[in-house]
Amino acid sequence: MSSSPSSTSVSPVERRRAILRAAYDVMAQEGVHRTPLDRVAAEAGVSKGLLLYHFHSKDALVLAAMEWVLNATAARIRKALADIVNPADAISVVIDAVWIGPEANRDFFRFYLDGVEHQTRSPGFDDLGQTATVIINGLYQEVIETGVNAGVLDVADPVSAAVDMRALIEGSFLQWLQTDDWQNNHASFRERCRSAVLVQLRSAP
Amino acid sequence: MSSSPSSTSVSPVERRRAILRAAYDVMAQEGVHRTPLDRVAAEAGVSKGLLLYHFHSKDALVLAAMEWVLNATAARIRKALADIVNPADAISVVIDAVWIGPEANRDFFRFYLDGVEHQTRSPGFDDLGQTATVIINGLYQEVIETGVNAGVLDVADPVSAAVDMRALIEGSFLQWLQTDDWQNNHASFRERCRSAVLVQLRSAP
DNA sequence: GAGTGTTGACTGACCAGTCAGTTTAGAATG
DNA sequence: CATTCTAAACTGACTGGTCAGTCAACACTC
Repeated sequence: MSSSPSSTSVSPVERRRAILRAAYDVMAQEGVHRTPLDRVAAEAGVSKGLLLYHFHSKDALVLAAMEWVLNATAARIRKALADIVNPADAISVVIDAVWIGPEANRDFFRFYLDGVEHQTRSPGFDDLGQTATVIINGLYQEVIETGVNAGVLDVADPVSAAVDMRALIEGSFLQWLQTDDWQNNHASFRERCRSAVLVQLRSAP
Repeated sequence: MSSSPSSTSVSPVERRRAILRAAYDVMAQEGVHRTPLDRVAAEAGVSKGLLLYHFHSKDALVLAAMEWVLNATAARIRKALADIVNPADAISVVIDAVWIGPEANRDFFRFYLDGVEHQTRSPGFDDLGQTATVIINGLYQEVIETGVNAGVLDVADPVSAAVDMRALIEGSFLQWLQTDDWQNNHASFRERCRSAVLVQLRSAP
């Protein structure tokens, strides 16, 4: 939540990324509809005019931030998956990579929900839902297939199983978010989510 | 979405309910943050001043509408449960009662997500999350216990199982919402959700 | 005629987007 | 290697519209 020095000569692409980063940081915290562009500008250490110079509108900025954080998160999880030695651990590794920590999860998921809100109501966000599904369900499907090939999971249809897995994870986040003591509940929700997913995918005992 | 006649002398309690109804109708459709009070007033066929006479602020109106629709929905589902003859059907009946139809589900769930947004950011909405959990998880837990007693389900902890069941249902809604063709996808998401819930609760074959 | 309900005009704050102008990077020129 | 020149990056004051909340007045009751 701290501003960058905003000192000398950053490349446009760096600046764009810094703005997206600032937009995500502030909007995830305060809510997209509650965040004026001035607030994002202050966080990024630039003027509001520059925001609208790089992105045409607030909506365009929000959309770009959504896509950015979605891809960044997927990349982070894929990275965790790359290090797996035993394919039987795949599901559990993903669960740990997804349930990364209270603050980060809370930020991301609230922003994600704002994304759904926009997607179902604001023209221009039409493709976001499909993009998210391709990225998230695709990732989960891969992991499930890894587990099936390792003989540790048993699912009839990996596509449908990915939907189930995503439902369990996001549904768990949704309930966890509504918890007063979300900081301390994080671990227990993570573990309950892990076992539920493993039950769903018929994990071998 | 049509205005009431707004003609002669309705009781305050009726008027309050009419306002809540109008608030839900419009805000579920347009989004809480995108809905001016004038819009709700027009829908209810009254002046904006009256909204703020009966409810102190927009937030108070939103909160009241949330609680109202939450209780109304829970009551509707409980009613469906009351007619069950064979307790083995309990889960499936709840699924059908929950997945009532594309438009109604879309309205309710988008409004519900706006509720989560408010709950995690607006002071005064603190209790809403717990209220929702008491109502929803309580309902699911009852149904699960019914199924366990009927010998058709097998769960270790009904409380935890209710969380899993809710996660599957709400996670399914969340994905369904993001679908382009939500009107036609409703049935298939409902059926996938049904079987996932039954798998999760270890339904007898 | 006192209290509850209802209106609609009004206000003040807020905020997305505009724009005229300034700075910077670096290419072109001499 | 200085000195223009130019386009991109950047600023901040401004505007026009929106909208939550107020309030004085009016309208039903009982």
